[in-house]
Amino acid sequence: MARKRFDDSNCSVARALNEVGDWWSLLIVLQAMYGTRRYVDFQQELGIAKNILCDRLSRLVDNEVLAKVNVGEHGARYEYRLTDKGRDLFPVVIALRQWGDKWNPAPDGSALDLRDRATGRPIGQMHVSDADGKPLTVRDVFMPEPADDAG
Amino acid sequence: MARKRFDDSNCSVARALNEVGDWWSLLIVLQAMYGTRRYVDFQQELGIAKNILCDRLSRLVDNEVLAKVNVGEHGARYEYRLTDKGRDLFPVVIALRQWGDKWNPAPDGSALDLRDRATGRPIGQMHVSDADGKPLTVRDVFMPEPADDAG
DNA sequence: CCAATTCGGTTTCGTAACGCAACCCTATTT
DNA sequence: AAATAGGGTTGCGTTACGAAACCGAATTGG
Repeated sequence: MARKRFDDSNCSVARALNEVGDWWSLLIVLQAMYGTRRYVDFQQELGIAKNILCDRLSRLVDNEVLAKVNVGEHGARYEYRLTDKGRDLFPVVIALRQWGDKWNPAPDGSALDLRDRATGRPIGQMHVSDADGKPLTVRDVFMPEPADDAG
Repeated sequence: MARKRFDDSNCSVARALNEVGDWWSLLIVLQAMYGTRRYVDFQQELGIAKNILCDRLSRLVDNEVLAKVNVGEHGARYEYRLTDKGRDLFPVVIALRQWGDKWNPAPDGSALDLRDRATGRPIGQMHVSDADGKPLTVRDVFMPEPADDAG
């Protein structure tokens, strides 16, 4: 059978994973956040097969995470740029990055070094928080009935 | 060739995706956060094939995201419980959930309703922030050289 | 202007993963 | 003792993934 899709799931995590839940999509988005815009640059920097890259870029464009814009002067030359929707994945990527740095630190010990452009100071640890900004753990929150979560 | 693995990538996002970057793993973690602990409950609530569930649970246990504990009184009966590492995925899951709710709202309009157990108030929107808690966008931060990011 | 290279893919083909259904053994319930 | 539930494993067909080859348009170099 086909891989299970979650388009119509009533769980937003499942719907989100449907768009960026495969091995490559989030890495492409991350790379785009680093400033990469060109097909060949994605391909070389990620080491991804060209057909897979094509497929993922198309899907990300279809899902409006990236926008494909023709920047050619004389003919066609393309750039893939983050949309607002794509930029909104920033917290997801950073949360994942911080988790990875904490629990699977790099062999060479290098961790996330991401700094505020204005102040030069490192960014803070991400956390789920209440309306006042007080950090909450999974045990502090009350999850409503998931009903039919991911079927 | 085998699916590309990212175990040894020097990018922590890639390493994180190596552990929870497939279609099901994060949904299993989410379900565990809802309180599900038993094999059969995961299977029914997620609608996942049993062999896939076995494989994912094993991998999550191997990666110490879940712990498999024998809770049988007379014989073997198992529970899969979140470890600290698994609970630390909370910000990732919530960030993904909020993104999904914002950009792919449920057909019935129901969005995330997750509340502080203590106050009953809904949780806040997640964001990347500086040391003082000031929200930062992807444009506000300075990304250091990714070097050899995800190869 | 012609040749070489780059860009942005598509095609081919072999392998790995996924999904379903069926089966199995051990506990527990009736 | 029989039936059912828990926790898997095995087969098998379909789909996705990955590498490399190929391709046409655009650019670069001479």
